[in-house]
Amino acid sequence: MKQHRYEQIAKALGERITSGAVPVGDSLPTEAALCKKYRVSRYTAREALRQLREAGLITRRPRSGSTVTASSINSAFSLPVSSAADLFRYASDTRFVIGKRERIKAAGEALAVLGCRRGQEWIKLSGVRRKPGIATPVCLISVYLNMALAGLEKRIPCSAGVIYPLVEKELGVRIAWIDQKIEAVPLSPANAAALACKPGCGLRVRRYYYDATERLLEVSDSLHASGGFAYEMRLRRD
Amino acid sequence: MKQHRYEQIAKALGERITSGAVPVGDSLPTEAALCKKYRVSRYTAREALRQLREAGLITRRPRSGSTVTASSINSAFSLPVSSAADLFRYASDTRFVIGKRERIKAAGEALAVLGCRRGQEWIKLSGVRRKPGIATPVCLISVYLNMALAGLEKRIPCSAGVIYPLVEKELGVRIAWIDQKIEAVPLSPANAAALACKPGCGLRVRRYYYDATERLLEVSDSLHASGGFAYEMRLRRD
DNA sequence: CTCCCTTAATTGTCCAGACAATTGTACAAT
DNA sequence: ATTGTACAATTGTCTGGACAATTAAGGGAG
Repeated sequence: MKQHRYEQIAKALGERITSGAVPVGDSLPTEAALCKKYRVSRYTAREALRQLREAGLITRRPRSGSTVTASSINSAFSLPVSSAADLFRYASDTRFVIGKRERIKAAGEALAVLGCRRGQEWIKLSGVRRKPGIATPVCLISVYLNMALAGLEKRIPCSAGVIYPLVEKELGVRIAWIDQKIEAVPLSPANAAALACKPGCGLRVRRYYYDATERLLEVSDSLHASGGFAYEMRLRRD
Repeated sequence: MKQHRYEQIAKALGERITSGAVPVGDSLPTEAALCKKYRVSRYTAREALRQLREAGLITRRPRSGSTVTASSINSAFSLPVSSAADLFRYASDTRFVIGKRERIKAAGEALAVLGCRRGQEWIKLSGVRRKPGIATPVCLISVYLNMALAGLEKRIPCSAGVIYPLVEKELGVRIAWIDQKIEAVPLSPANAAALACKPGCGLRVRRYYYDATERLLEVSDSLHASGGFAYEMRLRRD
């Protein structure tokens, strides 16, 4: 069985990662360096790196090169999320009631959420999530959309369900993964008032939606009152 | 915001599939035909088709071309957790320093955590998780063990890593799934002092370990200071 | 009819090169 | 110390071409 050139290279690099020779956080050689080392064209080197990226071992960014992000590709437990309703369990029967639609330049709070370069333009939708028929909102929520989605923000109804399928449809791309970050934060009196609860603790859930090319397309930032809300999941062994 | 040529083509083809214009089982134009139709090089056409394949809409085979296999993109995500180190990412290099080992009868706080019958007997280990060389603890933690594990509690070293593999080994069973519950809670002054942080918010993570017969074998209840700690995960699409 | 073989259509792999887009870095300006 | 700017390194997109590998389809032999 002949192995293709790019597979050989991917295998060699992959082994250096899984063996720990190149630890998480370190960089692989640049495309140009790989071309030279293995005497191949850039196409072949890129194909090898693409395999590693699809395996989740590295991320790639212009000027930064290929950075190792994981040292293994096996999985013993998994959280199967079969539908939008599962992923956003609480959101499955709630509506995003949009209060404000604007274009912003990343700064201050938004900059902290997005983690992008200062001044980069984004679309921001903010409002609350509500359960139909219930007065107190489920959470405060801001959704940031990449400017590649310019125009979409006007076509989202003022009471929407889950947003990311709209993003996929708009660009004809596929969300390849979601990074999720959950944190406890103090509730400001203003936020507490908006959530109709006492000031104190809140649970902040931020989700980052990426396509296969590692492009960040959407970020959601939601704030729940503590007490009424817990984030639950079930991890199954494969 | 400019959309790339191959994205435009992928979107156009994708819409013909999702709209039903090209039903499942039918074929898309060949690469050569796409090159001609859209006036692009083969690289660009192939890149578009690659996107569709990665989205699971088509399969490709030499001589057969691109065959439509699904009319909508599947929306399943999963959280791959490759090891205890990944599941307890923060715990990967921390040690559970046990301060107290006792047998309890479910009541009060423990009853609320365990959700079992009042008075049921459990083993309770409590202490803190520490990063070696760092003074402030990572979290306060209590671990509850089912009485089926009686005796194990004395053999756990006073500074341990992850507990559930010990449980599996002791009983010769396999943890089949883990329920996880994350909540924001107020920090009592005592807890804040133990965590060496200001009173305010904390993040509580409770994990319930079940075997295949739905027997609850272990429960862990940990409390993190807000600020330094966020619970992060990456959900991948299958 | 069935099986094997040839043929050719189609995708897969690979090359060499070009320019665009992104962004880390260093340095200047405030 | 922060912000802006210019530069250059690196990946991203795209072209045009070549040959290899795979395989659907058709034709011939048994």
